[in-house]
Amino acid sequence: MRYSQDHKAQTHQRIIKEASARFRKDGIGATGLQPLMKALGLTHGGFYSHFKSKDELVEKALQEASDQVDGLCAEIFAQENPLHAFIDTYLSEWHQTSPHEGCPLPTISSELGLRGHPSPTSDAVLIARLNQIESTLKDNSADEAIVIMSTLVGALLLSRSVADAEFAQRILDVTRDHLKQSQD
Amino acid sequence: MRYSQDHKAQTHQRIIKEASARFRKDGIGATGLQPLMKALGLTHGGFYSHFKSKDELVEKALQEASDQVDGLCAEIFAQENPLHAFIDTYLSEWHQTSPHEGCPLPTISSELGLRGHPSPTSDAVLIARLNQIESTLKDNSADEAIVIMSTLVGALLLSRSVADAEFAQRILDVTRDHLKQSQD
DNA sequence: TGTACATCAGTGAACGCGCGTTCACTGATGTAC
DNA sequence: TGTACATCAGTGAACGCGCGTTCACTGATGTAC
Repeated sequence: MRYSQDHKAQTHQRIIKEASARFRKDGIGATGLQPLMKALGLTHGGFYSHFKSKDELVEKALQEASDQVDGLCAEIFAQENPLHAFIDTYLSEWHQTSPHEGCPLPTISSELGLRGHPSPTSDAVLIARLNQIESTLKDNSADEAIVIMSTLVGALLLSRSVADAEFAQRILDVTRDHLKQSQD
Repeated sequence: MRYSQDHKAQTHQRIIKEASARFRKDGIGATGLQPLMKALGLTHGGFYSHFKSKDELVEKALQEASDQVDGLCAEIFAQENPLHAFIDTYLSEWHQTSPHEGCPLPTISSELGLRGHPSPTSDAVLIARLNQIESTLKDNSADEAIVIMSTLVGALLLSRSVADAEFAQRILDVTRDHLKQSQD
């Protein structure tokens, strides 16, 4: 059945948004197209009138995640102490328990690169974040931005992977304190 | 056919070793038991006379990876400047391109915890490394060990995920320099 | 020591399942007359 | 304005494939006599 004017564009966007969340929560490989479409009240066959393959969706969903994070970061970096605000949010309980709406780097980095979906889009996500961090540093140190981002990504990844909840919290707390006080 | 004395124990160990390498290289979910057994010159049916499920193998393979890394670290931490040696090795070109024989944390952390295989074994891997780092620090700071480990894991993960090889190398170099000079 | 038997690591076909993808079809809408 | 037709987003069955797992079987070895 044919749908009204912009119905297709809306559905297209709904698929990308849902995929973007699921890829971040469960990983790309573990996310099936069938369950994804079903969750949107659609049948899986229709997928291919929107995308030519799962890989194309991965690319679009990665871009969507990047845009979402850009939106969140716009607010965060507008605050009084942008770097502290970013660190606090990145290592917050919200981010720890909400991979589906947070930074894609700790969740899907391991599926990118050599391991599967090499794409300049994923590099762009990282670079965007690095540039934002760099702009808050006194000496505009690109190197320091890389270290800060590595630490944030590592701490969140480890925190999410650990079975002991108290230990998980400690990783976040300790790293947050360190990063904030290592600023001169 | 029945095999000589310790044949089973040998095969058992071969399966664990191969799995340990493949889980680290490709991830747990992306590693099939059929290809794994075939690579060892065995048929997949025989798998279940060694393990009761893939999950059991995951646990054993994680332990094996942990033991392997313990062995490597024993040598590294015996060097003159143990922490510098550890940082150098962790962020080396060898480790970047050899996930299958390196630290399991950057490669399979994202499949542990909430996302699939919660297990105290994985916590143990992290804790072992933290204790070793802590023992090299002047004030035996457990907190600082957590930050260092987070930074190492994050940098290696990002370095491996990035499409641009020069950028990948830069992440390693910059992080290595920072960690080594941040020691007082 | 030589023979008969029990063991059980490994074989290979088969199970149901979910995956990504294809495809003939449907039917409400937009368009043309 | 009213009717006939073309469009095409979405349907749902089917494709081949690899997954984890099961199972009846094999046959060289270790054991018992």
